Amino acid sequence: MARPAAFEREAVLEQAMRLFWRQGYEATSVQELVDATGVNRASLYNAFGDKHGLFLAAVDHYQESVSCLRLAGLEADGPALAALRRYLEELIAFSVGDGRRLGCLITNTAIEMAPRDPASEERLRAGLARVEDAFYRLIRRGQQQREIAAERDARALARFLLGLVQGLRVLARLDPQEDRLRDMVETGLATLSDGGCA
Amino acid sequence: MARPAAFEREAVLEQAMRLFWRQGYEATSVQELVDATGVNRASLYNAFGDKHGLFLAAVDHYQESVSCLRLAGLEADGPALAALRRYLEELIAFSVGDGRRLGCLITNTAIEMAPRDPASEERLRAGLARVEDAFYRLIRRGQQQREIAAERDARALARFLLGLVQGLRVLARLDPQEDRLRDMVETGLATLSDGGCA
DNA sequence: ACCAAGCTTGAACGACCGTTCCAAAAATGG
DNA sequence: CCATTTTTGGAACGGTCGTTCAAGCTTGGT
Repeated sequence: MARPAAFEREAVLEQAMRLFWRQGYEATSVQELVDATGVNRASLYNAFGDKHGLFLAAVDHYQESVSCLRLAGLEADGPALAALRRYLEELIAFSVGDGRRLGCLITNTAIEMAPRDPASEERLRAGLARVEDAFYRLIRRGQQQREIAAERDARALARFLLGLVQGLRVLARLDPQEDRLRDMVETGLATLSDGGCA
Repeated sequence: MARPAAFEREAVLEQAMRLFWRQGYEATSVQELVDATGVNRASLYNAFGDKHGLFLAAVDHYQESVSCLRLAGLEADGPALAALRRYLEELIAFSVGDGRRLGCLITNTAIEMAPRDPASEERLRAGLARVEDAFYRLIRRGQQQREIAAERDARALARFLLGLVQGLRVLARLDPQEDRLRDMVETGLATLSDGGCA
């Protein structure tokens, strides 16, 4: 009965996500969003309410696409530790390659927005909980497969991995040097395979 | 020969630092800095050039006071691992207490500013290098004291600790729960004392 | 006491911020 | 092919941003 929108929501969110990812929320102006998406101001406001609404939608888009996609690799068949290593190697490759100096949108938003924006805070909490749970399931799998000592606290290990990955993201945004990131990851992996034997 | 300034540089930097620490660079307006420091606009511009100059000075102030103060504890006599544990426990206590949701100004700035501000980037690189080096010296000490296996790569362990602390800071800014942070720290400490024996 | 130097004050600047509004264009359902 | 509904383009809004300017005030040196 009426004219359909000339843009695709997904494509707009993809562009907005890239911009917020690279520059953060405050440093990204609506004008830049208009230019990057190619969508008119009024249309953006029509579809997302305001800048903050667009930002939240972009964060959701990130979690649904980028973040979940990465985590899906952890569920793959085969040895748990190998899956974890693949996951971390991918993170390093991304950090020094295509995603150079991007870090993680969740991490970046946790730092910039969470303490003063309840809406962001809630989403990020949920998002990081998903990551932690994915690690938790992986570790339990590793314990069943006898790769990881059964007496170790799987929840604690999952939180440890979550923290390590967040740290990796910070350093990758400041100064993405492959050898440094690899030192971190290798030490962390060693913790899982032979820690707790003393 | 001229009228002396009515404010003390250190006190101004302390207030500015607190503000930037809590809110970040972009979200902090010059007006807020004027109100918080009690110093007039023009005087601030006179002393620090512009907002960015004041920010850099505040970051320096942070590194000289807060950051270095914490690191000094690592140099204390006694077992290296105990010193490290004290350091991490202090971090946790701060994260859930006085410094609730503050995180670390270096971490926060690495995320918000580093990719688009070379001046910040350089300072942070130097600052984190100092932290890494402090960890490195500590680990070497631990190896000499036979607390840490001598064959382990001290540099890699230092980088691992640096990353873990950065991750701790991120999670502490989003959702400072003592048990989660402790899980991270304890797992990390276990890595040092008994890792690498497999 | 007087002068010169430099801090303080408060108002004012232009620019850009996020947001809104309105008229014109377009595409569907009847 | 018209009527209706929504998008679209672009101008314009008030507000706040970071910054600057000109004018007084306070000091130390002579």
